Amino acid sequence: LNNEALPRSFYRQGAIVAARSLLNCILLHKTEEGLVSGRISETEAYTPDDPASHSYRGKTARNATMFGPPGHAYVYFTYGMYHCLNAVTSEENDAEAVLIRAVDPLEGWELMSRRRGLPEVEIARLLEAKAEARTRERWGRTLTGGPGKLCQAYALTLADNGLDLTSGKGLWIAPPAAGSGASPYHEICVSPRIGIRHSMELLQRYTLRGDPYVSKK
DNA sequence: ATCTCGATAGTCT
DNA sequence: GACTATCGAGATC
Repeated sequence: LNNEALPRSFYRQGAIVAARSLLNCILLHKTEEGLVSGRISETEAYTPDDPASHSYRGKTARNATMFGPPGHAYVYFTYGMYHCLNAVTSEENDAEAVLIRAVDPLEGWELMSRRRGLPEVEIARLLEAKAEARTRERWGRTLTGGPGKLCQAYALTLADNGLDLTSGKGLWIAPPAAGSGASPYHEICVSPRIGIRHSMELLQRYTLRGDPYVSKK
């Protein structure tokens, strides 16, 4: 498994291209608690000419990271309770970003379950039944099947806003796994983004055909 | 499976 | 004062 961070050049592609390229890449976060990782399964693209983008109305304290250099994490707080993780995917001041909406959990199931607040007895039961594909898929969606859930499972907060994703330590994104661990999903599906107004106007949500690790059908 | 609704607080008008 | 790049519970089919 090549867990080296994607280079800065990857993040210069713009949100539309990068959102597609990020599918099947591996999101990793290492803390004192341990390592968690997952295969990116759902993304959305946001560009400054789009009224739904935080960067549409110009730079503010909240969205400043989006206006910064490529390859950094833009983390924001929303609905009074949740955080969302984006990757900045444009040159300084261009303010394009990709929202990471879901991953397929790879490493750190127990840690993610604990951070998500699952009861210990439930965690023990799930670890027992992990061999069953059905259980694993459902549990996976519970852990990281949505942008808010994913940040909770990864323990990402505003403290992580602005982190450099190309350092290969702490928080980073690696290329898709190759060989036996490679993803079986390849065909990219396009759909309306979630939770925004006029969602039908721009189809900039990206998933992989057949991939069960998504936030919504 | 699909829906409606409440929680909760930062941001912007 | 309104809105929000969300989630889970509870109701209903």
